Amino acid sequence: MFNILLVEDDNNLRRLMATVLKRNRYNVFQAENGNQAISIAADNHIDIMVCDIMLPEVNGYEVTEAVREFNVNLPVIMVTALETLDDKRRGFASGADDYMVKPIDTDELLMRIGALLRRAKATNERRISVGDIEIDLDSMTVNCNDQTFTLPKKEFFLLFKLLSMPNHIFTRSALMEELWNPDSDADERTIDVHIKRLRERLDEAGITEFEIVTVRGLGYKAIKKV
Amino acid sequence: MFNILLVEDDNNLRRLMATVLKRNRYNVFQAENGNQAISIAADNHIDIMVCDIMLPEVNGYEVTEAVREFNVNLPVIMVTALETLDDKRRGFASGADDYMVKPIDTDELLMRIGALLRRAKATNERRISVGDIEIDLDSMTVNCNDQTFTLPKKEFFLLFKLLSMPNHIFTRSALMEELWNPDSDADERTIDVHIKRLRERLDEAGITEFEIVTVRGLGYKAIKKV
DNA sequence: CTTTTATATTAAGCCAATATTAACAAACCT
DNA sequence: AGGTTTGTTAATATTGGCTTAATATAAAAG
Repeated sequence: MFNILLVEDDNNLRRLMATVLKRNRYNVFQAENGNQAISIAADNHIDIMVCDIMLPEVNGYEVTEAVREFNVNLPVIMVTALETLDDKRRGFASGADDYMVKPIDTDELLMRIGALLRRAKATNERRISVGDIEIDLDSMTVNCNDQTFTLPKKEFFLLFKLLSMPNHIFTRSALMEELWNPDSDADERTIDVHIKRLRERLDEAGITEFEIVTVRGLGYKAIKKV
Repeated sequence: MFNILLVEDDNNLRRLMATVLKRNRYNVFQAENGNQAISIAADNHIDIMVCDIMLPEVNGYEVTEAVREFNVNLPVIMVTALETLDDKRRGFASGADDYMVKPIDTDELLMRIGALLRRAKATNERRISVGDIEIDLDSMTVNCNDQTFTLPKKEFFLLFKLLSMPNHIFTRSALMEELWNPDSDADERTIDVHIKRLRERLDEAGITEFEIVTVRGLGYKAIKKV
């Protein structure tokens, strides 16, 4: 059960969103102004915040900053009216993870919340298990039954990333951005070689619980086997 | 797949934007001056234009006006280094839907494009479902019950396009314009072959929720079954 | 019923993306 | 230093998708 903090001064809209979220098994806290939001966030564990920018007194940016004081990585979705597009830059600057434009489409809201929660969960994970196999970030090892073996850094992180979101397609440039030094200008083909070696090792180790699949024209993904 | 026309004479900036957009699965046309932009817009279906104001020869306002000649409702985002009110007013007066000031933040660009596309009802759909079947643009997969399979790019986008407007007849040239590279001079008959293979695959997968129907003399359409 | 035109089908070639291999450089050990 | 492992690049091989062209079939026109 995830806790969502809804900050919105328009009562009708807030109630509508709350209803939809509750119906989808989320636990909803409602605040109609910034101060309320901050005190709720201080007293409760919040998993995600959906926050209007235009609020009386304390505005959305300030709420976000305040709430981040005691919950550094809290995923935040900013909500704004289309006319105030300029606001959005500030929204991102103050640490929003996503934004939505009014009028709010509730299906879209659900999707984005789902996506952020998944992402938050995936990036916090320090250990992934697939079947009998465990991939542990801290020790950089792959444990399979009673065997345990290590991988070279690049190969390990590549594997870890791919498995952090099974079935999700990672483009080469996305992998490059996330796993390589930002000022590295390594060729994207180097990924192919790492993938090849990774596959070889997984093969040698007799790991069949998952597989790294090429998606031609896009990149790679990890899929779990049956 | 949406077509974006980028008009920007600063090569570095334009390439940067193009890269970001492509990474987000947009189809990008690049023009480094107004005349180029106008001729591209004349020959291709464009969903949204991002246009610098300060261009050599033909400026951004004039480009916008010219392009509107044959694409009345084309959403346009104006880009400028100047932040004077006058420019803004002129930009909006000449039909810009949105406005951005350099330096460009790419996240913001993506955000604004998303917002405009949504508003333009070009529906930023990234997933279509028909009955139990889901067609997911991000993973380029067709998910049917518990099976999931991928299609080659062309076939996938063809299917996605057709299903984005069921019952709507797409001519070959319309499909060509929207799904093929602008400077591709592939024969229109190649579509027939892709359709044939697509039908084959749908058949193999046992998908009966919809069907691709030939409209003689015109093109193809997708229809949902009962 | 024949001719014309449009689409379906099939096979084959081409080309771009990826896989593979080898070579080399850099880091990391003893 | 000498040797080993890891990271990267470059060259080559292979795969698979895209396209074309040839032929077959079907629908419309005469």
